[in-house]
Amino acid sequence: MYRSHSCGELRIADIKKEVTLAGWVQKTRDKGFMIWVDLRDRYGITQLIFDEERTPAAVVEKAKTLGREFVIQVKGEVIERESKNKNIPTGEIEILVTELTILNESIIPPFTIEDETDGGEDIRMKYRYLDIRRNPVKNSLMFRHQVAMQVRNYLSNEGFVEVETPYLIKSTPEGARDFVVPSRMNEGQFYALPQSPQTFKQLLMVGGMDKYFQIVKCFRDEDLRADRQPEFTQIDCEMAFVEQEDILGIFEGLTRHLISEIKDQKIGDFPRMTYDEAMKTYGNDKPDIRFGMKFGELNHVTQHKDFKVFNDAELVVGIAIPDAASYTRKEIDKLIDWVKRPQVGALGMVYVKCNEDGTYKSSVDKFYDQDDLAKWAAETGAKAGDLICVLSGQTNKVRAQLSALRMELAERMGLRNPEEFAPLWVVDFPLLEWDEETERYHAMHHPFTSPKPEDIPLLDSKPGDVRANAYDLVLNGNEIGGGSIRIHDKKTQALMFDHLGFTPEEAKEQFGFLMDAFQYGAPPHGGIAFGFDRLVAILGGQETIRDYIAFPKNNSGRDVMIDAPANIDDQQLKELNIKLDLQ
RNA sequence: GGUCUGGUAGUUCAGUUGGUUAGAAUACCUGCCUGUCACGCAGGGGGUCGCGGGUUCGAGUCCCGUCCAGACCGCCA
Repeated sequence: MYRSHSCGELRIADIKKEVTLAGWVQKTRDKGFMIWVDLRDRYGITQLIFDEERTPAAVVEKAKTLGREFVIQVKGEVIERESKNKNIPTGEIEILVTELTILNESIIPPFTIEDETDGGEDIRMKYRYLDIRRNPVKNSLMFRHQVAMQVRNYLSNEGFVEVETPYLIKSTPEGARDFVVPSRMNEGQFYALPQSPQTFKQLLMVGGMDKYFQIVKCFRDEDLRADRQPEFTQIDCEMAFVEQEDILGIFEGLTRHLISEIKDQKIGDFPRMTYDEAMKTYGNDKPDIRFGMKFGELNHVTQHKDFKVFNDAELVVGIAIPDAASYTRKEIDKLIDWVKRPQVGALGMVYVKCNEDGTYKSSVDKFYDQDDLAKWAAETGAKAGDLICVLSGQTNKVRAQLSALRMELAERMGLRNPEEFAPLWVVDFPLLEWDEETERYHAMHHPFTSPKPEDIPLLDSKPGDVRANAYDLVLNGNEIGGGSIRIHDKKTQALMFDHLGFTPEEAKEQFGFLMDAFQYGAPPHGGIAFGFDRLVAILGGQETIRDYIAFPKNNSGRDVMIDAPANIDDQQLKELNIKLDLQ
């Protein structure tokens, strides 16, 4: 037996017990006459004491050799401390050690294993196994486990069955880049890792599995972000014999369950907003509704004067920043510089100070009088003391720019409280999206999403106006889930592929298995997938998902600990019939 | 593919208009210390200033290139 207790459990009631503990040396404090050692494991820290009067001399000598992160086992008696530490649960007791075994030594760790470590991101990732010994990372992983357990409890209680789907599947051109895996037994051919189990879960519906879910890894070979990894985890779900309302109901319930169980907060019915409304009022399909600053469109109150910039613009739109009229010229200039950064890309910004006395002072007083500016204030909901920021230009771009400004200002003003949860359903997404690069429409969600029946006639005339039975769950400005009611008949699916520019042959080659399945009594079905890493991070109050992943990749998609990806040897390449052609 | 920020001791960072022997904190080592718990005190070791080139009497500092890291844009059905 390596240990009788963990390092987190002994209390004053355990005094006089003979115990065996094992763990890592967090720190030693050698006072000469006495040595204290903080012994750490997953459960906490217990103080050991080696005393020249009460501990055998040989044991004291051995204790003097202990270094940080040595793994040791000790036997001893639980005694009451003479001076107690109220900061830790075990702070009233300590172990008077009689036997000490060094189970393994440690070289000096490259950073301190403490909550406030001295190590930077880079070095912590390289020695992630040491990082995981630290409370913040350890707690994040345990938090993730809790969320996963609650997801499984809830869905299992609702009658969902977790079914595993394959990781070695077929590459398809739609969507993200695939990670591919060469097949040794099938010369020159490749598997692809799934971007999501989409087609398999639909086939499970054809298979009668009714309510399916899976907490599953997905893979996308695209550039990374703080909240994006090349391999990530989804809560993937699908249901048969359901309408959109059924799915929203179940997964609103799941989200409410998680916020209630994990964060102990009760949330009422989730508000809903159409995609069009979200774009119009927040410039974004994943609005953060924890705060206001809604968009006010100003075309009709700006385009009657000689201000050419606004008159030429497709959209003129503004937001009112609360209590910002007092910004100095310098502060406003910095704001203008911010929106002109290449990442945001605005050409300029017009502002209006709404003075406390009811007058207005704008950067375009030359063109607009007080009555004009009063109308702008009305449209943006600006009150005395607010600052109105106005951008103009091509609709999509301006919305994105003003949305970026809105989020940035909210961040600066501390309006994005991580302990406040504001979920929102965004519904009625467009079915298709025009792609400038390939000059064709592609599916906004995916090609299996069903169009709203009443919009099907528009497929030929105005494809961009066709709405889909598609919905996203947004939490605090993050898309945490997205789904749709699927197409379940071969004819509609063929029509969809046709509009996406697939020839019937291409459709058959890539998705023939699905179209075939639809001929054998496919039930109406739909589903949703939640980004699990992101959901956990948001519930945990963090922006970055990396601390909730045990072994994450860095910005360039590398695992710096194992140093992957890496070259493979010539023999492996030969077996796979692969010749490299590097520059 | 692009924009921005950074790279100096094991680690986190400072380093002024280019100018003496590149500093601090922490970690590490040695000694001391009769209740420590961010222990304290005294002393000590530790540097390819990411890499390559250039300007200069002289470069951590300026210029060019390059690599690495991070954030963002594009991308992510």
